Amino acid sequence: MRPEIAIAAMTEIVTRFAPSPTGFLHIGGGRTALFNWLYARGRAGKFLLRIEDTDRARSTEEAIAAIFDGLTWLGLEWDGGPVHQFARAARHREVVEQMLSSGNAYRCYASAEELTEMREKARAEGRSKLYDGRWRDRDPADAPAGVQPVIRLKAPLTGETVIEDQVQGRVTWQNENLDDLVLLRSDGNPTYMLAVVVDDHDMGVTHIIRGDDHLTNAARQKQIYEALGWSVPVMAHIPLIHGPDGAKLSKRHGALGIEAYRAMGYLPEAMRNYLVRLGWAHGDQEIFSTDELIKAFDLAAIGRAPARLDLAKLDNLNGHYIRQMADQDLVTEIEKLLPHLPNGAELAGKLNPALRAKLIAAMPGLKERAKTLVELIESARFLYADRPILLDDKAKALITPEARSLLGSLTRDLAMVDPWSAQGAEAAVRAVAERSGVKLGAVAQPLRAALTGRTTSPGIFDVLAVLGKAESLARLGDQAIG
RNA sequence: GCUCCCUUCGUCUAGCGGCCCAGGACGUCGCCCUCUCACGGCGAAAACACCGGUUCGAGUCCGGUAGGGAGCGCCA
Repeated sequence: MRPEIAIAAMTEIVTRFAPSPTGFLHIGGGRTALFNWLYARGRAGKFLLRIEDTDRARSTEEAIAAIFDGLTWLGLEWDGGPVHQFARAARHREVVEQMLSSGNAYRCYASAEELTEMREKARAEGRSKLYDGRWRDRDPADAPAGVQPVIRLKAPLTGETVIEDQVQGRVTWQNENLDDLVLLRSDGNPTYMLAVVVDDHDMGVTHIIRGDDHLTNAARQKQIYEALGWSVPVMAHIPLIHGPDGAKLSKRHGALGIEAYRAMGYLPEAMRNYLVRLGWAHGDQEIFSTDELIKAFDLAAIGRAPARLDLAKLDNLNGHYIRQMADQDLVTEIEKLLPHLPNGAELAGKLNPALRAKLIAAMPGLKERAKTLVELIESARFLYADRPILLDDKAKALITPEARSLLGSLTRDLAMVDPWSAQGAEAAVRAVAERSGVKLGAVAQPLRAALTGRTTSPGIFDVLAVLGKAESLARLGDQAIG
């Protein structure tokens, strides 16, 4: 805790998100980015982005674009241009040279076969150290001809390496269990372990917040920092997100790109709220505005156990944010979402100013019935469906012969409503029910079926009002007799 | 196998030795509201993994057991 306070007092907080562009930005990565972003924004710090693209074979432009898009959609803007790790290879080599001349690193000529042998031996003997250090103190003159060496860290043999992790607490490794890791490959390219340390240092990163899967790496990286005489950033290793079954996230459940969640109709603010509460809590508070999050977020309150993904809770949160969003904004969100939907073209093609106005007018009734934007679009279908309206099976069942004649009376009474309004329509519908000696529901349900093709919808008087007199009467006429 | 980490309702969690026969939220179930479905309101069922210690007192501290996870590459 002390070092953190000292650093905060002298320098600004710098966090970073450092994904490797070998696939989409998944939900766990999104949360890691969110935590880094929140931590920096809450402390007037900087949030940097670094693309770890040193694996040339697996890094793709599409994946880089997906990371940018995903972060942007989530609303996590980063400071400065993104750093591409591969572009810094020369700097990484320079640092290794420095370590070589200071005696903190050495050339190792062990062959792949030797390495395998060592590994098998170590495993058989139940030791954790895989490399036996055979070139550590050997005379370079012994180097076999024609072999390109790797460069290894001359790690301490005794003592312990300790990480004061902000989430996991104090974690200790015995140095005798940590072997001399490779810093530079025989082809002259830096390893991940080295590149991360050099980049974080050069970028001025003060706080490393990342997934739990890096916790063991932290020990080895600390050894590199110490060999270099650099100060070690504050570390916070956050637990991973698991699937609903408690197992590691796989393609089957949540390991979808963040893009997939957008296409499912989730709002970025709901996503942020959900993600932040997965493993972090602030008393009993469930709903947070972005400003509240920035103010309240802290590393100390992050839990240590992995959390399971629960889409039902995300749905609930999303419904909350949909309900509280302004009607026009909701329609704007729908417009932005349509290009990302496989069947978004139908509505997109019809979305003229008149329909847009209808959508906005219908939003108060629609938004409290939808958990996602996709549901919202679907439940608004009656507004943009062509006549004659297609009835689903349950709606068809409501259109009995008796219902048809009720619809007939309704058509006549509604035709006299002037001016057209929800209140006027309501009076007419109630009058028909009373006159026919049936309950309101007996009239309202067939009416709903005729107007929307469904058995559920917003309040039927609002539906009448939004649809307008002419369209309402026309749809009624399609189903009525008499 | 080795190293490291984790363990409160089905799920996310509050709890930092007495305020806890454990609180909130989602989900589930019931009731109310009601033209349907929702929303909203009210209520219910539902958890401290296990075993030992420390202590006047443990969900909270310590040890062990069991279960789960991550990492162990010239991948990142």
